Amino acid sequence: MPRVSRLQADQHRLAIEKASARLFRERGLHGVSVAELMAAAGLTHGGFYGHFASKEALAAQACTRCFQQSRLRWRERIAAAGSRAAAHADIVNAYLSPRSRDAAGSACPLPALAGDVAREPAGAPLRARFREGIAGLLGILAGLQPVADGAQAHADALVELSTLAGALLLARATAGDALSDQFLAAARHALTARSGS
Amino acid sequence: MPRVSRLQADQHRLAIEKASARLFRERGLHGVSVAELMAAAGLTHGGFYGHFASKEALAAQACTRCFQQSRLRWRERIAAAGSRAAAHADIVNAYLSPRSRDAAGSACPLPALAGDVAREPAGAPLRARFREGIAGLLGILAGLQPVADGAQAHADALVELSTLAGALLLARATAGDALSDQFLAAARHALTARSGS
DNA sequence: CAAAATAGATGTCAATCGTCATGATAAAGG
DNA sequence: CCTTTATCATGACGATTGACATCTATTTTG
Repeated sequence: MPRVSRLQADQHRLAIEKASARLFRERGLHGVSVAELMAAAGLTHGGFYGHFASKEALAAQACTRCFQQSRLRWRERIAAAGSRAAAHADIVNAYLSPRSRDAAGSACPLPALAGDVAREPAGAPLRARFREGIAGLLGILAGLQPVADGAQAHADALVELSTLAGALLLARATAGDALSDQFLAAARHALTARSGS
Repeated sequence: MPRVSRLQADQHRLAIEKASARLFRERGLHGVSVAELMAAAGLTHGGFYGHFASKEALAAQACTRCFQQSRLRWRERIAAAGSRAAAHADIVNAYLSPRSRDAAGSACPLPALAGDVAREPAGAPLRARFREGIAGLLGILAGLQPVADGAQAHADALVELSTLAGALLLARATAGDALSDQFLAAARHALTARSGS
């Protein structure tokens, strides 16, 4: 039956990207097959290579998509908040919420994919996309720091992002145990206390 | 040639555990096959199931082994250091060193395996082993905190471990870029500054 | 209306985990 | 000391699943 209209094909491509952005975060880059990806988009696995050059190319695309989504959400929270401190607290509390822990498929790609990205070979396009995504989040975080010194704000943002991603990652690894909520609460408290003062 | 001595069989089992502890951390739980594991131990893949019930069972065993190794190294540093503050700084600096980043196979299992563990199903034995390992490291870290309050020390340890694991993970994901060293340096500075005061 | 372009179904080859019969030899027993 | 037995590693095997290639049919486009 194939050969759908131009518009429909574009919708299909978008559906593949959205499905992969979710499934890659939920199950890891190697935890989901092309066939499953296509099935999640309502298609069969044959047409995949008409849309993307390879599974890795799709991963890179999905990665930028995830980071765009994260940046957008952070900016929305900043726009909605009254002050810099309030925006910062809002972002931290949302990032380290049980909801965020339990919905890996729609949360930050950092804790979900950093492990897989770290194992990618040096020149992989996915690594570059991931680096750009990190840099974007770092920029926003640095702007939320109370200090005036730009270099210090950048350093603080590096530490904060490490704590955010690390706490969420460990909370997921210990999900189902009391430790999980403790990781979230302790990191939330530490990060908001520092910013609030 | 088969049928080796009892002692030699035990040495084989140990070799499999050691090889897997390294390879799992380097390539992830699903990034290495049973055949590769056995080849790294100098054996063929057929005999694997005489030593372990499954690949997952070996993963759990290797996991506890990695954490034991980490605890041992931390305790050695504590014993060698003159003060609690010096021991703390020593551990942090070693954990967040470029050497630690580049040698995932012999470093802390947290940044290397947490992502894979987080995706394991709820009842998996690997999750329990991982949780126990985290609890062990948390106990040591809590003992290194300058505060007297036990509950506060525990909370501080939770945050510190999150920052340690997160920074090392992000440093690995951005390895080859300037950001990587920045993650290590910023986290090192932040954690040692807080303890030094 | 003809021809080119392409989306999707089907096929293929490699790699994976786990099983098994086999062979060889260390350990146990007479 | 010699026989018997139990056990450990081997390598081939099967079933499953993976990424990716080929083929076909339909929709464009000139």
